[in-house]
Amino acid sequence: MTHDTTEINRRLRKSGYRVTPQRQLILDAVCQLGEHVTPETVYDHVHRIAPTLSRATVYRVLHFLTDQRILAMVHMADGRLAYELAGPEPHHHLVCRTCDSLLELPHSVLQSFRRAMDSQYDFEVDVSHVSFFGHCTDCRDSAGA
Amino acid sequence: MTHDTTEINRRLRKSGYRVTPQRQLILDAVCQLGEHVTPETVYDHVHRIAPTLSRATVYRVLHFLTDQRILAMVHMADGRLAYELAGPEPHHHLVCRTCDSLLELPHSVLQSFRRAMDSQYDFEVDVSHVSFFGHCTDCRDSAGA
DNA sequence: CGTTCTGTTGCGAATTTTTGCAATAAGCAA
DNA sequence: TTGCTTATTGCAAAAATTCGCAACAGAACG
Repeated sequence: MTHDTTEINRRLRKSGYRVTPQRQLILDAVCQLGEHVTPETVYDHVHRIAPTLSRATVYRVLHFLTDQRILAMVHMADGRLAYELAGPEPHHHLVCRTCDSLLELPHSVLQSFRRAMDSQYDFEVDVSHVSFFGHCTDCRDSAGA
Repeated sequence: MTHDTTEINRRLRKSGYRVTPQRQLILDAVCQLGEHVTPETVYDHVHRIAPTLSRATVYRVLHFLTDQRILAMVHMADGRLAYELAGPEPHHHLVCRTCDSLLELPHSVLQSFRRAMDSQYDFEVDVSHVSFFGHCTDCRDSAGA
């Protein structure tokens, strides 16, 4: 239910990369841990299973899997990074700068924008995940004028 | 030419914050240093002028000025943060994940999107700066199918 | 002026993230 | 299976970022 490791592995190998137990462990962890997983959370999780797996590897693999479009980077309000599985049905976030809440946006809302960027700037916007910052219903009032 | 410190200072004081030499120094530095200024660059710059000004203060002031909408956070391709003056005429970036290049977008391209978020989700998207990640003309070819 | 109140800073320590390099182990072909 | 090639890991050190707390310094008021 989590994800199809087989397919991903094949894809990686085909590109000349290697499928290591560390990578599998880390990918599994991200999938299990949910939507906005921090490197530290991943480390805690996998380190329990594989005590020799280092922090450096967690960071490196997270970057790597993001480059491979298997994971998506999520910018949190405080500027820190989190990750999540870049599923076939991408979604996006509205991040409130005041209360740090996250609102999810359906994929469709960005489609027209994406097409526009493609045709006008010849830039392929990666919509596997985009975060917008701003203020939510509750906080825009208290922000004052 | 850089910016109107007077107006900003008045605004800060009005909100009950203080205008300290450190804050002025750091704000000036960001303005002078240009578009995508990293904390370290700011530190190098101000530390030359005020040797006791600490790194922690640089980070804190950068966060603070961002909260006050005086600066804007810029997400770089590698996930690191940079800052720039949140001018009256915002702009946005298309960041290439492959070559790290930056393409600037005029403010107008996001206006309709912003209105849509406002009416549909009652979320006020902060358009002082938004970064989109993806692949530029040159890199989308090499990325292959 | 002196006092008080509270926002800010500096310092050092803690945390988080990156990097260099030697050792390891996938993947592949024989 | 064996061995070769080189991508990947672990470790330890460096670099980047945050945090806690005591000292400092504006602002307001008497």
